Parts: sequence; structure tokens; C-alpha cells
Amino acid sequence: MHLQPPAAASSPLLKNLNPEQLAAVTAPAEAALILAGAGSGKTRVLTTRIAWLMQTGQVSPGGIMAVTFTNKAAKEMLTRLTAMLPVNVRGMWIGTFHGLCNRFLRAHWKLAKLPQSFQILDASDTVSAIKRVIKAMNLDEERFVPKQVGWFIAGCKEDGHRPGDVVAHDEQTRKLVEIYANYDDQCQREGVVDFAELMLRSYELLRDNAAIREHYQQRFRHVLVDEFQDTNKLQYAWLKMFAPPDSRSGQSLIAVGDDDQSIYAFRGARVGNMADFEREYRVQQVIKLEQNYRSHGHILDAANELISHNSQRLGKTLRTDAGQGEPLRVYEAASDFAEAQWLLEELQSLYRGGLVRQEMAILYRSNAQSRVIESALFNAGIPYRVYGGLRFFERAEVKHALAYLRLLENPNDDTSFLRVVNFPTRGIGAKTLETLQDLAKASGRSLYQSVSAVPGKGGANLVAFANLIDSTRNLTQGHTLREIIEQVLATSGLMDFYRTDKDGAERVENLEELVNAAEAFVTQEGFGKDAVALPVDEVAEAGTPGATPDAETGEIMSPLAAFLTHAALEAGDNQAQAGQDAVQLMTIHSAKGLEFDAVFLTGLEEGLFPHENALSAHDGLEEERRLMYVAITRARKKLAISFCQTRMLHGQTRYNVKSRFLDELPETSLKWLTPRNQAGGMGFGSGFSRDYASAWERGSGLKSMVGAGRVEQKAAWVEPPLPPSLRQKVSEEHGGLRVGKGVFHTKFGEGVLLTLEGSGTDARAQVNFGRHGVKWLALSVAKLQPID
DNA sequence: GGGCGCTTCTTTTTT
DNA sequence: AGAAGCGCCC
Repeated sequence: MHLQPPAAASSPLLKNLNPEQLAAVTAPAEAALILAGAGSGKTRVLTTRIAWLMQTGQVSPGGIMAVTFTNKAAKEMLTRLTAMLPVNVRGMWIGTFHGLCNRFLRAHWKLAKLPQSFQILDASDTVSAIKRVIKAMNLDEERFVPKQVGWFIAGCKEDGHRPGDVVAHDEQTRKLVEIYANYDDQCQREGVVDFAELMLRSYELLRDNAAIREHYQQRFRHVLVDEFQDTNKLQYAWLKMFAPPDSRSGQSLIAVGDDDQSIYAFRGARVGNMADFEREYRVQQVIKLEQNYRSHGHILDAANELISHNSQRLGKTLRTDAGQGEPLRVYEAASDFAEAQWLLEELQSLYRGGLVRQEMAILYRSNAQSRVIESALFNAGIPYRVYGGLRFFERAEVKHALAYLRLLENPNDDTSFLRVVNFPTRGIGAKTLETLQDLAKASGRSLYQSVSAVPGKGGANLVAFANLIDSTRNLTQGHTLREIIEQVLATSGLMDFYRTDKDGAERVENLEELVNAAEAFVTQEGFGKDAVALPVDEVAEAGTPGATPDAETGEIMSPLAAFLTHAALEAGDNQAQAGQDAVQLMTIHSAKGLEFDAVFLTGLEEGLFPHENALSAHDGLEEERRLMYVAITRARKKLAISFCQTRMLHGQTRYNVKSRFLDELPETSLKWLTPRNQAGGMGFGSGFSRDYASAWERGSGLKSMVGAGRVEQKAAWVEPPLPPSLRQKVSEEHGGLRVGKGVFHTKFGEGVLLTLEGSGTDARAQVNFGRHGVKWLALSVAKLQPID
């Protein structure tokens, strides 16, 4: 044990910390790995450590860097920190990886070879930029799907590879690398960077410029990283630039993470970074936060038992002082429709019991599952909120407006140019644009710079467009951000377009909301005196060798440029009827980091969860299990799990086997609401008739209520499966086997019968054996036993 | 240039 | 089933 300064021991900050938390908060200023289980007070530990370090005079605000993945987490940290300690957060670097990279590149734009007001491409901008490259190269979009090319490029960048570093063994890859190279050139020409580029560019600058690197190493004494299990290769390398292993300058890098909650390997996260970190930094002691302050006992028991089925773990078991609480409720529904109906009942009963809707969450593995649930909630008049989907700054009308704004800042941004050059339409067609692009390409200029070279009517229209941009820029010179945006909405014709559009009302609202958002941004960021988002960070700039501070010119980044950056870096909220007490619907992925009193975990079916596509991926099943672990640990008091015998997916009915994850939960913590079925498959036995009858009754009842006013919802209703009487007719001839019913095979075990075909010796059956897959069997050979 | 209809796809996603 | 993108035709 190291000695603590006396002031520290008595600090009120350290009150009420458990021993492990205390150890983490007051860990010596070196590398440390904190394994923080779900609900173990991770954010509290992080913020308290920062506060404690400053309070005990071990570091000044300028010496702190804390990195998170989401803006939400970063904000949370700042909020808590300022509540703990009256501190000037201005000098601290607290933010997302990308946010901090942006800050870094804004300060060193010249060395990074970027224009001062470079703009950031979001995911869809990136795809359209790539599309243009593929088109320009005359390549087939079938063979080079822009989105996939995007993954490839992002993947390369996240491995730290520039086009020249990629080893291509086949023709396809060689072409991909070529696209990558052209794409990078195009971005550079247009003065834009994508998300991965933000990281890579900062990393390279740090790597290649010793003076800058050393400056930042001197500056940041304490680097703290949240959700370390989600970092990719590049992010880890980037962190090492700030706080290298074996650092003689005595910095402290603290990684906080939970390997059991690593659910983003599919997009490049490397859990292995945790083990690498431990080794490379010679971490003396891994601090485990295993005391859980969130969930009741049964819930934790279930989580612990489930995750123990994973082999590759650093090892950690959550415990709680709260009581056992209620066991997990498990419900088997006849159909996805019936599952939704059951959810309604459960939600209503909780609501009557006094629980607010905000505290109820319905989680699912894939977005497609939400539809049935949504229509049930909608028709029952229960307010709900769906996370995911389009976010504010991603809406088409908002992106159009932003494109105009970006052109004011940088007319050479071809992506933005193409987006709005003919929207609203101004007589500039594909032909004209083709000519323009050819000319631009030939002369190495931007589209904007080439407008006057295009002959004819189209050319004239293009010049008019360029003039429109120029005059708007002149017109808004020296105006407030609000005025600029209002002006752009007017002169571009966007507002008029949507006003006259028959269903443009919502879009008009969103454009008005954009003005509000800009107003709020200006106020929050306090433009004029204390702007946190300002690119120029005096602390960083002062004495940074090679820095190109705006002090040279006295210029600061314009509010517009800053707002555009903000829009790209923070896509804003999803459509949310904020303020209303609503049930929360979301995928398990988006539930990470959240918690609710009551959680409904739906669709626990083989093929859906674990998802069939995940099983083929390396480590896929274990990642799915971690996902299940994340889902379980979202619940504080009540957790219910449901699965369906049949589900409509991609337009056809699927017969499912219950998820293997259900078998990995401790029996003693479960309370089955439906008879626990003997078969892995469930069959339409006793349980079915009852479920079916009630689902049908309610279904038809609701249907008649749907009536005229809500036609659009009607289509979303899923019919309950055929009545059992009908089903039996289909298959009586095959010794009691029935479609949709459970069967037993001596080798493959339990399954659900999907199809019966042919007769006599020719009879075949298709059976879903869950983890053994879907198989065709000859009935004359296979011994299939019906299960009731 | 706009609208209609055909095809294709459908795990998870932040920045 | 349903959305979204794409291409064709007016």
C-alpha cells in the first residue's frame, strides 16, 4: 500500500466509497486497470478520482484528460465533476475520442495539413463521398458496394494503415485499396475528414512529431479512459502517444472497463486491448469493482451464472447487499403478437402498481422486433419512446440545410455541393453535373470552382447556384448564427420548398428546430468569451511547438464552423417526445450504460438471440452472451424474459426454439409464467391453446377498435397462428407429428417441426433444431418422436 | 425533373 | 412485410 497524503484520507470526497472504489480512486499515479462490473459505480469512481487528484493538488485541471465513447458519457462526467468540486473544466480535456481528436486537430490544423475550418463527414456523408469515387473510377457498385467499401476503409484506418500500408493479395483488395487512396485524396482536396480520419490523423501527427508528442505528455499527467473494452487498435495506439508505457515522465494511464460488456467487436473493438494494456504497462494490480449497487440478487445471480459460460474472461463476479428481490419472470408466447399482448398486460400492471413508464424498458436484439410491440402499444394508447433510427442531424431536410451552411464555410466541399446544387430543383440535371465533374476532375479543381466552365443552360444555372452561395455568404457577413441559418433557409428556397410540399409540415418544424438548436449551441458554448468548443485551447497552445494558434491572426473559429462540427460530432437525439412519461423501447446495444426498474427482455429465441449471423463470426456466441449479460444487468428490480413459438420475420412465419441462454440461467432465480416446457421446442400443446385463445380474442377486439382513424397501423397487426384444429388436419398422417410442434431426434435432440412433405417412404420433414440448425430429414430413416 | 414501380435487403452502431 | 434505393419512362 502506498502512503496517502493526509489531506486525502480526510477528504469528504472519499466518504462512502467501498474499499475497492477507494483503492481505485486513490491509486498511485501509474498505470492501473479497473475492472468495473455493471452497476459498480464506475462513473463515480472516475469522477471522484479526478476531483480527488485536483483537490489534493496532485494535478491541475490542465493536466487531466478523460476519454469516453459517447457524448452522453462525457457530459455526465463533466456534470458530476462540477457538482463535486468547483473547478474550471475549461482546461481539462474531457470528451469522446473523436471530440478530443477534433480539438487536437483544430489546434494543429496546419501541421495536420488540414484547412483551418475542415468539416467532418458523418456516416452517410462518407458513403456518398465513396460513391462518387467509385463512380469516377468507373467501377461497378455491385462489386464495390459503397457501404462495404466504407467499412473496408474505416477498418484500414482503425488498423493505422494508409493505402500504401495495406497488403493486397487479390485483385479485389487491390482495387479496394485504390478506391481508398482516391477517397483520401478527394477528402483532402475538399477539406473534409471522416470519423476514422480524425483519429488516424491525430495519431500520426503525434507519432511523427516528437515535439508535439512530448508537449502533450508533459501536459497530461493523468489520462483516464472509460469503456476501455470498446477501444480499437488505433484508439489504444493513440492513447499510448499521450501516456506511453515505461514512461519516464511519470504519467498515469487508467483504463476502466468490463470485458464482460464488450459488445462491439463486430465493429472493430478489441477486448484484447485490456490484456495488452495489463502486460505492456506492467499493471501491478487489477482493481475489481464487483459490488453492484443496481440490481437485486436474483438478477445478479442470473447475470453471473450466464456469463460464467464464457471461456475468455478476466474473471469477476458481481455481488449485492440488496435482497434477492423477485425472481425473473419467464413467459412463453404463442407468437410475437401474443408476446406483445402479454407485454401490454405486464406494463399496465406495473403502472397500476405505481411504477412510472420511464422506468420500464422493452429490450430486443434487432430493430425489426420493435414493430409488433410498437403497434400493440400504439393501439393500447400506451405512450412509448423508441430509441434508434434517424437522429436529428441525420434527417434529410436538416442535412440539406447543413450542406448549404457548409458551402458558406467551404464552397469546395463537393459532397455538400452535390447534395444541394439541385435541391430545391433549379434546372441542373445529371448531364450537367456529369460535365461539371469531368471538368473539375480534369483541372483538379472543386465543382464550385469549375461552374463557369460548363457551357449552355446548365452552365448558366450552375453559375447562378454558385452566385447564390456567394451572395448568401456576403449577405450574412457579421451576422449571428441564427440570422445566418434563417437567411440560408430563405435564400436557398429550402423553407419555401417544404412549406409548399403537401407533407412537408414536419420538415418545416425540423428546420425551425435547427434554428433553435443553433441558438442553444451559441448560448451553451458561450460564444464570445468562454467557449468550450472553441478550437483554440490556450493551455494547449501556449508553448506548444509547431502549433499554429489563431493568435497569429487573432481569428477564432466562426460560430458557424463550430456549429457544423458540433452537428457532425453529435448527431443529436432521436425522435423523442421528451417530457412525456413513456415506456422505453430499444435494442440491447443502445441500452448499454442505462438502467431501469423494470426490464422486459424479448425474443429469446435461437437464431434471433443468439443471432444466427453471429454464430458464424469468430467469438460470435460469446459476444452474444455478453450482450445477454448487458441486457440482464440493466434491470434494478424486475426482469422479465419472453420468447415466442412463432415469429413473423422478413415476411414469413418462423418457428423458433427457445434460446440456449435461457438454459444458462439458474433455475432457482426463474419463475415460469407459462408451463415450463419439457421440449426445447415448445409445440402447440396445452400452453398454446390458452395463449392462442386469449391472443385471438384480444387481437380481434383491438382490431375492431382500430377502425377508421388508424389505418396505417392496421397493416402492422400480425395474425395469430392458425387455430390448432386446422393445423392438425395438415399432418395427421405422420404419426402424430405436427408442424409447429416439438419433435425429438436421437442425435440432434429437441427441435420444432417446420414442414412436412410427401407421403409414405418419400415423406420428408424440415426441423429446426436450434443450435444444430435447420435440417431436412427422411421420415423413413429418421426416428422423430413428437413431444407434447 | 419528377413520379412510379421494381428490386433488394434485412444484427447489433457511436463518432 | 416493409423500407429504401434505383432505374425507367413520361
